Amino acid sequence: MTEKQEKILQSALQLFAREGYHATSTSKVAKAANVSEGLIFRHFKNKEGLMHAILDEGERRFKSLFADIVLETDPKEVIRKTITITNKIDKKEYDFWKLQFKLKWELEIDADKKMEPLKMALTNAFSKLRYEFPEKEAQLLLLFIDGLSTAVLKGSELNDREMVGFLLKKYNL
Amino acid sequence: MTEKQEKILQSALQLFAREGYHATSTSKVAKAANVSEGLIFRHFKNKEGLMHAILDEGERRFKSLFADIVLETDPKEVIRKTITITNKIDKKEYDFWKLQFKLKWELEIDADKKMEPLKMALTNAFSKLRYEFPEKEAQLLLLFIDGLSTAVLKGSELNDREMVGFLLKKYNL
DNA sequence: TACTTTTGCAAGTGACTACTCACTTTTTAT
DNA sequence: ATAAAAAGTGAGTAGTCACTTGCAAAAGTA
Repeated sequence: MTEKQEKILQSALQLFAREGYHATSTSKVAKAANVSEGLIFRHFKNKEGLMHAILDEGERRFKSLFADIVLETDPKEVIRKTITITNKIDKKEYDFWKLQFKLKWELEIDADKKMEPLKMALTNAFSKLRYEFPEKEAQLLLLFIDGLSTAVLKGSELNDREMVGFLLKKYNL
Repeated sequence: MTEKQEKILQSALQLFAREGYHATSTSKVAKAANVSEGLIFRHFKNKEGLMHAILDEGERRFKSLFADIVLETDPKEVIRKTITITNKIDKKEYDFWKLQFKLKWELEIDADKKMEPLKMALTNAFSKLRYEFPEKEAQLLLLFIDGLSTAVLKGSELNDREMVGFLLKKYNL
């Protein structure tokens, strides 16, 4: 991975996240990255390829974000870590996570699949804690996380830390 | 509102919802509506004006969807109607609602404001029912609704009716 | 050293973009 | 019936789109 290659990736990420995939032209990306437009196509074949390179990196980050939760054995900790997952998102990485959410609408990308391991871990945790409907509990919590993440990344005024604390209390954690 | 004007609006709605705003060209809309491209600009000034016409209609539909809840006096009914709000969305209107959600990402439109009256009604309801933190309860429920709507409109496999039923039980309704 | 591969650039390409304009047809009002 | 206004058309416009090509510089390899 050359220096310019990384610069393209970084510029594309920022522009795709802030303006959207279709609203960002390859020439804009080239200018922002300070490279010739042709270089984008040399390295990534086409615009879609550029996007996929970013998406693949996303896959990796999703997994590493979940890894800590999935490997946890204490069910209460699984739930606690899931609820507090938004706290782990660094402000410097907002563009990155925003893009993940944006893309699932703009390019109709299936986000459910990425959440599957987390859902399994949660179902298991609720099961261990003798909840009556563990799968539904897991689904419900995931829905909340999705809603909360959406709100945070959209720059909503809601106080996410407070909401996280509130939810922790609801689950007696 | 002439016949062709409505046809333009309808075609634009469908295309914007399915492909996205930026991915839909005015010529595509014209072809789908079976009118000359120039007519779009005669009636709606520009592409943005066309989008705004659709958005204004959205505003109205949002309000009428909430009206029933906001006017409700029984607090339990307020909560019940809020939870079951996704059931009120007709499959024939999916494109319309999908667009509302899509646009809040693609054009960074503030959706919180539209939800404000519903949030107030919910806060009031939880307050009457002597919940300790009525505002947070309202916010939490709205996050669920947002997450659930998102899942349904994205065509997720999750059984929304089951989730709604599950939630109703959680709130003893 | 000499050769090959990779990296990079500038100047293109045709197709498509939002939008305009001159014009005709239809509707409305008197 | 007639004039004015509104609705509708289709062929333009300049600019931008994703992408290609030919060639030079740099880096790797023997």
